[in-house]
Amino acid sequence: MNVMNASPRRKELTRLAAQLFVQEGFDRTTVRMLAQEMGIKSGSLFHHFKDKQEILAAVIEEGTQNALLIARKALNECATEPEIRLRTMARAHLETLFTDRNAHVVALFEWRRLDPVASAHLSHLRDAYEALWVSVIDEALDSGLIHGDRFLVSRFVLGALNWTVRWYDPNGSRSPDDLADELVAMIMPTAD
Amino acid sequence: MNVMNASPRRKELTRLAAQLFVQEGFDRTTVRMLAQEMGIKSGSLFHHFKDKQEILAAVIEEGTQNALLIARKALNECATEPEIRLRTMARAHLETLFTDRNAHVVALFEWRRLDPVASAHLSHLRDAYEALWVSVIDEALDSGLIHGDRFLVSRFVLGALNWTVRWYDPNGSRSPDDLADELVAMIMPTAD
DNA sequence: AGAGTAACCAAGCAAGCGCTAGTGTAAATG
DNA sequence: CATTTACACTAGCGCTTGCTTGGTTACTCT
Repeated sequence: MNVMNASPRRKELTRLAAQLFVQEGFDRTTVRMLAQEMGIKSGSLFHHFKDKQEILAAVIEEGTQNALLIARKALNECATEPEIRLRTMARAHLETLFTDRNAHVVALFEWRRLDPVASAHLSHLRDAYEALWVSVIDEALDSGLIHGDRFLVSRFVLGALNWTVRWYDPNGSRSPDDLADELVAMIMPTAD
Repeated sequence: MNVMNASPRRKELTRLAAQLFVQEGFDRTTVRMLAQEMGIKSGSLFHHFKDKQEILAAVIEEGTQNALLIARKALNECATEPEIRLRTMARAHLETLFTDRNAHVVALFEWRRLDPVASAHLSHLRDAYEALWVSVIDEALDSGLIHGDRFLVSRFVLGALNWTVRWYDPNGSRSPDDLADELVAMIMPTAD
């Protein structure tokens, strides 16, 4: 097997695995289902990954890293007004959840399935992403745009955003950006 | 086996099952684990439930019904001001999530594991609970307490509340009621 | 041409899974 | 007293699971 490499084939397989994990959940996804989706036999899977666990870890790492990258890029490119930065973060978050990036969904909803070692190894990524949120929330708090406890606010906002996966219909009338704007408007006293 | 009855023994077993489902997730919880926790052998389980599925259905039914009951009772006993009613709903929701009522957590996080028949049979309970939320949100909107789309607001609020199970520490410094109040304050322009 | 390597397959093992069949037993019921 | 009912047990069946083994193919690089 390839020792923790990042071959293009493995990248592709990780993407397919993410899709299945979102559809069925990690536990219900068998190695045979994964293999079939990838067009290979189940045994061949273990040439690319040593474990089913390692597949999950790969998906989650990709998902979190991607979310982090997109958020950082979006923040770098946007204005400095706290309100705009808040909106930007919310939009970026929903973008990673809905636009063909199942990996972030897996990262959020299947994190508990990681074994302790992998979880410890990946937690710094998640922490970095959360820190980004807290900093944006802090700016909004300092400027008086919103009010409340910094940790509580960021967790409530993230919770509201993450839960959209459960009910949002991409074919509906509302766009992800729309959702993000509505959420930000909801927690801002001045908007309407 | 008992045909869909509600014997006290079955109630007790359902409570224990809920606890395990929260700890391990439905898929990872084996009938042998359930049996051991209940102090019986795995075969004896199927005297009370015809299926592993039926155990899940029983837990979810109990959880949703309980949440509905508690919310209705709380609303009946509280004042008519929209702000107070909102706070009451949020508190009731967190109460069912944290105070030894694992069933509601299972109802929220393992709903997808229900087979279509059971899901259809129980969905009216969930709808009734959601309707309760929408009505309270509507009152708050009509009175100008908050602003936004009724469905979006209720779903954002529920999302924020449900996600608390992922990070809330019951042994921490904040009480569930505390959380509820902070969330309501966050979405209200006038509060501080 | 020969060596090395990445990707795959066929076959199957050991363990664990949900669930069943048949039996025992003590308490409730006629 | 005879019968039913509720609850538990033992034993194991049939199947699926994650994963291994040993070997084959196709491609690249010297």
